[in-house]
Amino acid sequence: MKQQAIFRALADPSRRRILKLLQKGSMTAGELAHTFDFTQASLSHHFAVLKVADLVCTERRGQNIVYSLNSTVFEDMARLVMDLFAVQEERKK
Amino acid sequence: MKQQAIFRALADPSRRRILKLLQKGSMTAGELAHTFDFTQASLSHHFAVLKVADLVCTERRGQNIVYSLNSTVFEDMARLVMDLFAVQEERKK
DNA sequence: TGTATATTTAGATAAGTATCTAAATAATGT
DNA sequence: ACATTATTTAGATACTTATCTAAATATACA
Repeated sequence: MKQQAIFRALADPSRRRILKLLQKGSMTAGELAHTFDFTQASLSHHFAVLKVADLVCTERRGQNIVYSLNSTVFEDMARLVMDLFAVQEERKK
Repeated sequence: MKQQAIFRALADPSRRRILKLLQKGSMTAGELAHTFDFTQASLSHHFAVLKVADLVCTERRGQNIVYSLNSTVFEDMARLVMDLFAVQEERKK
């Protein structure tokens, strides 16, 4: 798990918005791009950052590339946050 | 809660390291600075970012300024992460 | 009040990031 | 093979951020 990549990816509001859009189901790069005012190229850059962080999966379907949430990273993320805020004294083991 | 401030603050590894140090208990700015190779001025900048995000609290004690984790933000953070990864279909209500 | 210590603020610079336009890649249909 | 559509990559530019040095502020103590 690439901790730095995940945190970096989440730092941008557009990328968080992409993740929220993908909650409703997979979307193609083009569909996602339509909901933004940026160029498709800019969005593509954001996709790349999300992919490096393993936050999304891609799958080509014909001419389109379909993006979807990689929910397995959710556990990782939860652990990261827990880890960051858990107070030392409260740790058992 | 300042969502953007929180995510931005967590994006930097030094700041995450500061948070982890504070898990063991409060520390003065100077003590924290000693554990880094940066100048105290640079660290002070990081403290400011963490403070804007409400991730730490400060209290002056004589000449020192004592930093401690603001654990109340933990809930907020957890909610943010949940919110980002929860799949829409699974939402009840 | 003056000096020492702790911390922050200001201003500069270098590195990183977001966005754009234009060009490249890949699949589809004729 | 060629034109069309979807997406990414490359290169440029503007903006933001991390870090530094030097100066400013605040407290403590003599």
